[in-house]
Amino acid sequence: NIPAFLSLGVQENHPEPCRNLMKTPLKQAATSHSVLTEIQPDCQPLTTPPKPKEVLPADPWTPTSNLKMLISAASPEIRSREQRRELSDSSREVLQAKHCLQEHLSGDEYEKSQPSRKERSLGLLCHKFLARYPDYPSTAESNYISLDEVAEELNVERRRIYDIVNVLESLHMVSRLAKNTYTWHGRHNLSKTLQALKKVGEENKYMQQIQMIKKREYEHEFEFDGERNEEVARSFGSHEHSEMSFVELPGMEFHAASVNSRKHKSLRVMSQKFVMLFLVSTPQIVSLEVAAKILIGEDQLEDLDKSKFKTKIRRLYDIANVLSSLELIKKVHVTEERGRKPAFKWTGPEVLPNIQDTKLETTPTTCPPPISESITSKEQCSKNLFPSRGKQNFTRHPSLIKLVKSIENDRRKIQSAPTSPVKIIASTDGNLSAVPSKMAQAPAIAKRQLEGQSRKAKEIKMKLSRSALECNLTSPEVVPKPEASQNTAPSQQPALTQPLGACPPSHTPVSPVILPRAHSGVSYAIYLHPSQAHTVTTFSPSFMLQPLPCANVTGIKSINSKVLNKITTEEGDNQRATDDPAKSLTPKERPTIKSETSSQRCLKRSQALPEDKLIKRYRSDKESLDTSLTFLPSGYLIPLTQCTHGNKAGFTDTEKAGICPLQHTTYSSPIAGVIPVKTSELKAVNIPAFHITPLNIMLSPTSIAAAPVLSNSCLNSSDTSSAPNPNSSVLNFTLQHVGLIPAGVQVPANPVLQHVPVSSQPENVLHSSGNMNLQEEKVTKNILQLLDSDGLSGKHSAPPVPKESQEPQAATENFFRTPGGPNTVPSLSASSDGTDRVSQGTLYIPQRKLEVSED
DNA sequence: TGATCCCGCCAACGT
DNA sequence: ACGTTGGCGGGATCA
Repeated sequence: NIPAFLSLGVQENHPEPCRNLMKTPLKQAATSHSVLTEIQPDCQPLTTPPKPKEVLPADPWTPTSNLKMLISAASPEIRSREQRRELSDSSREVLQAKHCLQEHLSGDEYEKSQPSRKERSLGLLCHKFLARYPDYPSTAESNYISLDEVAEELNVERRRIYDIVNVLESLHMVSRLAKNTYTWHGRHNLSKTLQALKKVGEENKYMQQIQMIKKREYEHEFEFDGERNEEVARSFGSHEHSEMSFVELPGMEFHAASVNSRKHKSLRVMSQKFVMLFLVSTPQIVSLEVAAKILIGEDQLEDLDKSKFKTKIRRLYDIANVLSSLELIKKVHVTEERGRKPAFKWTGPEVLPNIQDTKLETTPTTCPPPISESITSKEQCSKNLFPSRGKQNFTRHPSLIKLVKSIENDRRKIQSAPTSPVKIIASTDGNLSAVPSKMAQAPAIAKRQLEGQSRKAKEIKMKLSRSALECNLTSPEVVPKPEASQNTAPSQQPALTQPLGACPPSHTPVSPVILPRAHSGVSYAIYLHPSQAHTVTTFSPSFMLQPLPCANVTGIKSINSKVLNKITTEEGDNQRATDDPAKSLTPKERPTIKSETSSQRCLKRSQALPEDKLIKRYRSDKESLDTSLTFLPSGYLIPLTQCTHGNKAGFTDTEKAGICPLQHTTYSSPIAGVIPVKTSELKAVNIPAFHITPLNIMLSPTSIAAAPVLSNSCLNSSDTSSAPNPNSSVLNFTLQHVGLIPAGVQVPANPVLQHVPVSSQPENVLHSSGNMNLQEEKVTKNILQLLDSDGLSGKHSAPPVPKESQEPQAATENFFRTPGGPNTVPSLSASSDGTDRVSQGTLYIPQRKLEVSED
């Protein structure tokens, strides 16, 4: 609402800082305390008169609002954490203010000559650092970052700046432009980066690794052990991913040899891996210990060199501090029998599959109107990649990109960068290509429109560059949906491709294809077979409902399957997100939200902040029911993200949240990604969510479920062409899904994951159907049933999902066929032949009670 | 104490 | 040879 004018005002306020970074006078004035001062003008003048400087151009907040925020932040109750989330843009300021206040409150003399260690912390430093740049820099401003300058202004040694910059680099929030100079990209690339990281994480089987580590832990604890550990370790090591290195976004790769040389172990890589862990694990909580082990383990599995471990932990703290400042994670503690372990919880945007990838944009023609019109988050991300520093007046047009490049080159030369800035290359890249900055000044809306218009050109560009990227990102395609999906008989589809026959043969990497349904407004997601084995992603992340049983979070220790994990998050103060859906969005984005229907909002909310909100909900439920072991059997709806339908307004959300706005209230069960649910039905619907991994399928955490286990052969067979026919289990599964059959059990095919994913993740519960016991019983039954039947699984859903009867089936089918890329091949080949999936022995690893608490 | 993690030495690189 | 990067781990702080 405030958008245009506010932002303008803001810009006016601090144009200087942003601009002439190279040699700004600010230095002195702003020096050491600049950040604090600015941030908390109201707090009290520790330092100098508050400066509006830090206000981000994009930041819609008015000084007043900031004040409010500060005040609220000051409240003792409100601790540092999620507030930021909602106040995304201003979060930093709030945080700082908070810190400030807290400090003040706690210690009278907050200002000591020698700042306490805390005050010198990397986290605070990072806040200061971030405060200097807008989350979403406009192309018009100069986004240079001079390390020297920053170091000076922030009053720290440059070494520290490197620490920050390195992790920011890992997220592509900055990129090295030249020696001593970086370019600030802000969060424009964030969602894309996260998607990429998630994908890589999946490819690396981090989830399994996590499980393995936990399992090992567990075994050790009980002396179970012995060989099994070794075995596990071995299998683990066997498929060792050859040391993955820095994940680059197309167009932003490192070119510096020096950088490359250290690429593998750098803080950057570590940071990326760390992030990946969050993205692939279900409760998105990762303990330092596990993270360290995995990061170390990648090379050497078994020798837990103590010092090495220690060093790793140290580094992880460094990274975590920065990520925390970015509000991507927050510190929590997981408590288990063993004790409290430091861990971090992902609080960043949910990373959905890149449903609307470049391809979509590239093929506007094929897409229905709505689709073509939508602006994907990616697009947004790509904007501003081409910041015109210094030359802000230069109007960029796609056709002028080259010119820009040359300019960039010149600039580089001038800078005498050791390495060439890659940025330009990025411009070439479709995804990252910048949009003409011409609109930078225009009102947001106008801007969007313009962008939309210019999209075509961009798309073309992207297309060209696309091939290069191909390997990294999955690009889902949107295809006009062929009416009701004629479910191809369960028989079997020849190739895994085009399950529904409706889909055009796509060569796209396997990703869900969204078929917009004009009539019903319901969309279907279909997985296409990836033509490129290499592209890897077997399924779209969006469908990955990660369910990993709680095991993910902490070690899986208790053997008693009955024990459900209990995750408690102390977030008494975080409710805001829950209260106001809009809060989770950037102020900037709020206006957009308005247009949404309330129901949409709900959905969005759940989607966007599933964890916190749900947790909260969970808690309340818990309280009211007084059920400590609540196990809400309901699944959560997973919106079929189809940004395409949405109106432009919705995009913004995406941008920040990294989530596709679900426009159109189309939600589908993650299961097959095919069950269409209308928003209106939402409340009544309880769709079980699953998580599909190449190795297994799990139900959503919330649901007690039985995940159908696909034989590995099925899923991972390197043989892409042969798709196993759905078997009876499929049917079973379908039935369950439809609600005919009660909750199911998961029969793990994966050795590593041999446990029933009983998930207790409260967070995902949208609706709690009161009766747990019933559910449990059912589950049990199912389990038994499944076990003896065939490893099939069912899933449960409390209230049957209203949907067309046939669809489920089709969906199911697709679902099964889907995962098939060679790359998908599970590392654990032991059970790959699928014959023994059930027989393999299902080890139920009950989760131990787990408590997650904030500090 | 154990959890954090600041600090800055010094090696690897680039120029 | 000198400046930039940034791995690394001692040991100070914090809780």
